[in-house]
Amino acid sequence: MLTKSEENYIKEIYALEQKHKADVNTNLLAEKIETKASSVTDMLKKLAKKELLIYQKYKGVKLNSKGEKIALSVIRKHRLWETFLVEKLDFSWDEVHKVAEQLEHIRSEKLTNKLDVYLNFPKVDPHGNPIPDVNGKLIIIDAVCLDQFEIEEEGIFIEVKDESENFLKYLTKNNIVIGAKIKVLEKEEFDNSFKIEIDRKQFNISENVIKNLYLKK
Amino acid sequence: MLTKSEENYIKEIYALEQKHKADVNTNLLAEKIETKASSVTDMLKKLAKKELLIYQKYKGVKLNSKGEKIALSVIRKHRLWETFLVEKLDFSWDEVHKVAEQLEHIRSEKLTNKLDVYLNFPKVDPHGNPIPDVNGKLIIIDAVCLDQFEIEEEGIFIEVKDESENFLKYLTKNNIVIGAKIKVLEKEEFDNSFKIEIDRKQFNISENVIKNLYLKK
DNA sequence: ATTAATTTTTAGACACATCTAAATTATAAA
DNA sequence: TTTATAATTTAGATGTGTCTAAAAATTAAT
Ligand SMILES: [Mn+2]
Ligand SMILES: [Mn+2]
Ligand SMILES: [Mn+2]
Ligand SMILES: [Mn+2]
Repeated sequence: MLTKSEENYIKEIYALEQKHKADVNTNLLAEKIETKASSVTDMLKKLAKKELLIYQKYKGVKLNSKGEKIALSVIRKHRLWETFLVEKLDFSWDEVHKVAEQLEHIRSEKLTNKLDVYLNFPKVDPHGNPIPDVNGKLIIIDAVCLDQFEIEEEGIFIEVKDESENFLKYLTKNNIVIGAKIKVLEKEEFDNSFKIEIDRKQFNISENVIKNLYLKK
Repeated sequence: MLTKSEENYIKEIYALEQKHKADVNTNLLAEKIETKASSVTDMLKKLAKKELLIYQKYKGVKLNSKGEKIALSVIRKHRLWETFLVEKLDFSWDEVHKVAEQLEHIRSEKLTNKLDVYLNFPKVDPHGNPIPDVNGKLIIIDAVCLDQFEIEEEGIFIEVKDESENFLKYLTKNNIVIGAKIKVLEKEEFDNSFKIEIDRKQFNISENVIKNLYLKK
């Protein structure tokens, strides 16, 4: 039986492993969890003792299959709840993440699976992130980061990585919503910003925005 | 910002006040919370310091209006979630209480109120207990405990107090479900058991069962 | 290959919620 | 009204998760 804190560490380690395709280091994890490096070290020792990850002093950390399974279970709950909030309770996509951070720790397999049925086995959440199924399997999203696009190339926006409220509100304001067709018009070398077109409107977006948008070519 | 533990104490104190119509004493509270009396004392001091209740050494405890408001908010969430689980996710009435004990601590007024809307402002939960509205107001259930019934008297079962899984399964097995018409046939003086009739079937129920059933005359 | 800078870990402390055992107060019995 | 019993509180300890400050290991720079 894991605590909420332990689940959050496991979930964050999983996310960082996916993002960096490498072992996770202490400082980065501390930043993400919003805690101090010393606290991270303590927790890693505990989780290593529980055999949920491989931890070697000064060498970073990596989930084992038991840890990965837990990560996927928490992510499954998080994304199912986000989907529920948007689809059934009429939340907007920028309001759901914080609430889901709480709901993801509710312990009831029956609840999770009944929610899945009720939502008709959704494959992705409101941010386009894949939802692990009851066995922890998730579909591969065939999406490419916008920073990989050439000038004049276009695609459909299907997944966003940053789920912070401010960022999602900014996207909404600029019609950058899931399903929108985005065309790259210009690239600025000096700051890596793009000029893009959506719905015949043209405007500039910064590198920070670009890196969080994933499109289907 | 209250902890889960603090919320549970507040909720339990409220329930005991309602049941006994008197100040709540330490040992009873300890039993209900499933902890030790010394832990209860510690917590009461803390909650008194936060000005959620009136506590005097050796004299018992009583919520003030701030504490009552919190109790009602937790109860509101608990009962809305139970209703959701039964109405939308197809849980049975004996499966929901434990899950609701977790869900009642989710912090989001928006979620609670949207859930209320989604369920169409239910007045009672699956056990017939009234659900406080957004202002903490709850309807008065016009129900009388079965132990107050005379021989040959009958009524409609509308509220159950004990929500333990085993008890509710026992009731279901014997067709004692919300809405059932129950008639008292005989009373046994020596053990306070009743012989009752439901759906033309007759059987005996113990005092323990009787005390938890509330009917509309 | 040393030295300097950065990262990570250890040591020691604290708040929270819990416990056991002992002391205190209230209540019931003689 | 004294004594015994029961209820309640206090004292001191533990486990969890966090922190700051200091020590140790790793990595980068000279
Ligand atoms: Mn999210
Ligand atoms: Mn999401
Ligand atoms: Mn309940
Ligand atoms: Mn209920």
